[in-house]
Amino acid sequence: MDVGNFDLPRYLSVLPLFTDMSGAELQRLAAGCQLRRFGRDEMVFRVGQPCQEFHVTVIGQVKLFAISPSGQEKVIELVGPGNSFAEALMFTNRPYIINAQALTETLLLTVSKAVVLTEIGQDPRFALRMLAGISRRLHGLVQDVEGYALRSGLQRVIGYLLRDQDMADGGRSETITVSLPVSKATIASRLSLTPEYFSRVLHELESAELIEVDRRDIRILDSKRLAAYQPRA
Amino acid sequence: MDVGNFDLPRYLSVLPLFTDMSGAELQRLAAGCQLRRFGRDEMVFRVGQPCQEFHVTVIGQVKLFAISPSGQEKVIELVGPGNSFAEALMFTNRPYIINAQALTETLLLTVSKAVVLTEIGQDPRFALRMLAGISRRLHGLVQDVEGYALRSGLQRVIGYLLRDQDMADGGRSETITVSLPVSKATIASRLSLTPEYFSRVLHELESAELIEVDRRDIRILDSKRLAAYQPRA
DNA sequence: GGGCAGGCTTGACGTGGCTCAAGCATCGGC
DNA sequence: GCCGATGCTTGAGCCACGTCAAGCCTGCCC
Repeated sequence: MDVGNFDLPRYLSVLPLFTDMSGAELQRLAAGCQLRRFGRDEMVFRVGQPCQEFHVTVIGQVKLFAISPSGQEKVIELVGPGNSFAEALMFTNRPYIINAQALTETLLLTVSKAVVLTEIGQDPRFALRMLAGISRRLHGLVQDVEGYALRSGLQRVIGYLLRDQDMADGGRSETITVSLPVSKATIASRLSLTPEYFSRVLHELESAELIEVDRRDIRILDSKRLAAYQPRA
Repeated sequence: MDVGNFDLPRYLSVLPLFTDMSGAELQRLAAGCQLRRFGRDEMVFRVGQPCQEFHVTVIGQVKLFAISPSGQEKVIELVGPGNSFAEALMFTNRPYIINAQALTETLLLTVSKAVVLTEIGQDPRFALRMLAGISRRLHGLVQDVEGYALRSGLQRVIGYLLRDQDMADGGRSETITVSLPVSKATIASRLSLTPEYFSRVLHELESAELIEVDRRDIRILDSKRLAAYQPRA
């Protein structure tokens, strides 16, 4: 992971949040950013710490999670390359309400609150993009809540495996491979399941010949049938 | 519910979202608003409809909810007087992803997307307030997700009953009364419980002499003990 | 290549919360 | 003042999912 000559303005311009920005604006932004490397399991921030910035995962995987009084952990979100997190916290003037931890060697771009506020004052289109970004996140959380309340564990797993498939075309029979970006236990927590139960669900799908599991690679044999699957009565 | 001479600009100025706005701005905003009355059980909007506005509950109660393929319903949020909803949807340019329904006679203030976008272009401070509002909502949803995953049904009920108590002072022994704004079944769904189980939980708390239930009024006898309560082993 | 650690699976068992089906109270309408 | 609708409670039984405790791979390090 060589970071020496990382072209910050250029990288910024690729992010959805910063498209259409002028060179000067990108320069200003870049000035308020820093690149930081995190080792596996290193904490990015913790509940209660003041929030003066938001973050973009450039390389690696970051886990956002909560911890119960009894020490149990719930993964709220996994953030991979090109995605940002903790934008919303900046605007509430409150400390972080969740924890963030690198799951692998990770390169993080940190954007200071100050430069974001300046840019919002300068360019309403930037404010709109910020609003759109946070709204999309909220949208996603609403769907998570729906899923936790209305769908069984099995259905949530299926939904996760098919999250990037559009289902529109008739190409049902082509087999796609989904590679889990992190450990199964982490995915399980993201889906609000125990690792044990997640394992059993995968095996059920496997013995129904809908998927094949090889370590972290899951081959989806028939998306259409998988989407429609219900356990035998 | 007399609406005839409702002073719209004045009412707007009271909402957190629109504080510090000049008379002229308030006039502009008011022009893009409409007041509407809804009868009990009347739908405000449904999943899939295009979203061209956001809403403020002036009087009454609105239920935001999702429905599963099998018809089961999950209440995502209850919105009472002075609170707004569906702001986030405006910025994603997507149709509504949840349903909204009036639970009682309700007076709703509807603010058009157009006037909001104009105002954001005009005043960055307004954009910031919009961001803060949506961020607070996101914050709340994150806490809900945490609660669903990490707390038992009993704990969620206790949390709901104590949501407005600050717990800081030593005034533990004073009894407060919480009045449920809507039916118990609706609250139960909000907490992701069945009505039956919600009823049993309330009875458990009652027989532990922590609360007294009289229809929709719940008297909290000892907040401190209630907050610390755990069922007997 | 041996051994240990982390990640995953497997089995046996337990349980929180859901379902189904009655019963009961309250209230508004005629 | 009765009558149905609506909302709530209660009991009995059940199941999806969790817990606990071994066991088993697969690297990886010496």
